[in-house]
Amino acid sequence: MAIKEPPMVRQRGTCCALPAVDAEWAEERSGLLKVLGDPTRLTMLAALWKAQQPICICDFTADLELSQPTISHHMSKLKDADLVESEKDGIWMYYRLRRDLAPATRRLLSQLVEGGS
Amino acid sequence: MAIKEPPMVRQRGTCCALPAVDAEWAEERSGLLKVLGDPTRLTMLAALWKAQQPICICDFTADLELSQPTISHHMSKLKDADLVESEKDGIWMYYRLRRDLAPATRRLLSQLVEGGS
DNA sequence: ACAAGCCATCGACGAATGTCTATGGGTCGT
DNA sequence: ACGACCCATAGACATTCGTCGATGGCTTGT
Repeated sequence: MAIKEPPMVRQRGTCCALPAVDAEWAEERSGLLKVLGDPTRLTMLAALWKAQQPICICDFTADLELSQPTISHHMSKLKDADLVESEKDGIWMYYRLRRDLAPATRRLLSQLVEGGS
Repeated sequence: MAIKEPPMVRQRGTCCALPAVDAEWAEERSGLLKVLGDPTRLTMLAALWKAQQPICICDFTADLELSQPTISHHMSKLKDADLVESEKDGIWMYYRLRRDLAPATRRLLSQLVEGGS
């Protein structure tokens, strides 16, 4: 190991090696976090997590104080991020957490929703 | 429990109750996720997590392909989010993960950085 | 057949974001 | 004392984002 030691005889104009962070990992995970980095979307996702069953778009529209297109737009982002799946039932659209979430993502959401602040 | 059942005799124009999601929790957590929802900042935070010791701004500037003010700007956001603390040593500024992170936040970062994708 | 309800898409608009260059203040070797 | 290095801030700019109203396509009860 021994990557670097701050109280070293550091020379000016030089730099030290950083712990390696995979660029693709960062790109992929930051994309997920970005999607969840909005109060409305996080609230919707937490509701879906807690419900453990499909929820209708109209219920979100009724509950959150936003227009229906805005709700629909946010849900699209959750879907684009492969977090939720949808199913149509008559005139209603039901969304639920994807059942095939990657284990790491599922654990992250679990810690996020159930872990408090 | 029994919050709602999708295959129910749902009436038009009505809505069902959603699982309660605390608004303050959503606001606070989404703020954290938003800060981490950028590849550069997530990379910096992961490096700090793995290093377990202070890292100089100049090393980030050398490693990531961005201008020094941009690196500094991102680090400010991590600091504003109470994720990192700084310490000056001569002409160098060292940043490290805050040692007094909330347990829930620490677990979230652990799962994020060490949990893969 | 018609009207009503639900929903996704479109276009618009102000706000926020990420990036850069320029600048100035600190802190050292020489 | 001077120059080199490190860093934060300010200003500018293009892009993205969150939100809305308007619209049109489905589906269903009457």
